[in-house]
Amino acid sequence: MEYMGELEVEVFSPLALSILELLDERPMHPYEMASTMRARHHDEFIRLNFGTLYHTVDGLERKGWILPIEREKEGRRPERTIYRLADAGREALTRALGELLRKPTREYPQFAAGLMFMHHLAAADAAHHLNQRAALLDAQVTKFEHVLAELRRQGLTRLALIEMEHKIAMLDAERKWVRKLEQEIVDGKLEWKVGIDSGHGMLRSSHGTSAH
Amino acid sequence: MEYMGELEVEVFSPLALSILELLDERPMHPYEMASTMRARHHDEFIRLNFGTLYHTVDGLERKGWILPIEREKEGRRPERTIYRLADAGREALTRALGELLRKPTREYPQFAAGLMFMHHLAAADAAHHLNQRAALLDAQVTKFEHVLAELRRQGLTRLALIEMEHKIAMLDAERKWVRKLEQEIVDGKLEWKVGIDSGHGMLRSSHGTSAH
DNA sequence: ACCCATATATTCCATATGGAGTATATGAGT
DNA sequence: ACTCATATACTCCATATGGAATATATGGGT
Repeated sequence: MEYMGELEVEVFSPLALSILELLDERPMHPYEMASTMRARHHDEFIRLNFGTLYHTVDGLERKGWILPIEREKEGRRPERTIYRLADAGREALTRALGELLRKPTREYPQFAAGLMFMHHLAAADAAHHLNQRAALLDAQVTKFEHVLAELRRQGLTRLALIEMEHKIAMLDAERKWVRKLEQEIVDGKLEWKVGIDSGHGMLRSSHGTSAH
Repeated sequence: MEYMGELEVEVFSPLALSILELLDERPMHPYEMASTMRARHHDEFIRLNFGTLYHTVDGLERKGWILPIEREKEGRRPERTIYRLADAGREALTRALGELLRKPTREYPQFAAGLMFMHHLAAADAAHHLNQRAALLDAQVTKFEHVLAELRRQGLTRLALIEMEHKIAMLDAERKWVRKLEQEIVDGKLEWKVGIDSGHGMLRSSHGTSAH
């Protein structure tokens, strides 16, 4: 069973979506896209760096979703290419947006990996780490709430900032879950053993009886 | 201001942590690590593929955290290298685990990108997408709850499966948030405009009056 | 007039990632 | 006995990603 043909897997990275969205507003060159994204705090939610940006722009051009309309050369500065959104790109944007909203994608949060192997630590150490995490999550929630309030004051509507509300809600949910787990450990309600054959040795505690 | 020197940035990928954890249990060759991770459903939480696995193992060996102890050659099958955990690796494992548990890392969930540009769609379309998302999240929660129940029945403790509880809690939190947002849109409580200068054109609705 | 920090605009390159490819062994079915 | 799917155990390569490097322009201070 051989693979052949060019079935263009129709994958949209969040960055590609962002590019299409910016060009829907007005024609731009890549550097301006980056500046605009930063000005709008969009780089908090979408991974942004120059290598990937220019590469993604090239890809979108090859698909015919965006078109170069101008190669400006002000003075002797580096030449810049201004792109505009093609009709096909506008359709792609709508489709991509629908998919991102509809389909939950598998994500791999780092914290899950920490939890998976938490049993390697002594219960008291684990509880201590979780306590610190909850505090840091608290600080993040506060920070985002301030940013959100400030942007609302500048006249942006809830709709324009809905991803911030989502971020805050998710951070808060994790914070609550972490606090609850910490409490269960401290209270000894979470039995500190793994069961069946997984007889891993427990790693030594970071504080306390390390001498032997 | 030049950069020089070799400041080994002490970065642990979740996969590296997983490798150290497996070797803490017993010596293994990389292929067996992959099989074991799959058998334990760890690949649901940690990105796993062969290219990265072998590459990461090499990196850990270069750091002196794991050591090759045997190069078996059964029959004429491909030679396999069995590794064991070094003392330095055991320490690295404890450190990495602590960091993962303590420090929230910046993640870039795809859904955030969808939300950021949701205002490009008609309110009714957006609500429809969110409704579908909530249903899919529901299905995922149910699936994970079944897997969790099955593994508990096999004798694994809560501690050994705590990452599943976390996953379920996070999916559930998102599901509730999505349902609430959907309701606000349907009820017209979420004002459908973005404010200030961001006058983006609204894309056409996927169903309904597309003729003009 | 000159210096330097910052902004503008992109290119380049080393490394990371994902997945297909290679090669042999095993076991189930006909 | 023979075939074929699957398991074992990597290796290779194309593409993606992140960030440094390059090169010029601008504006404020001395």
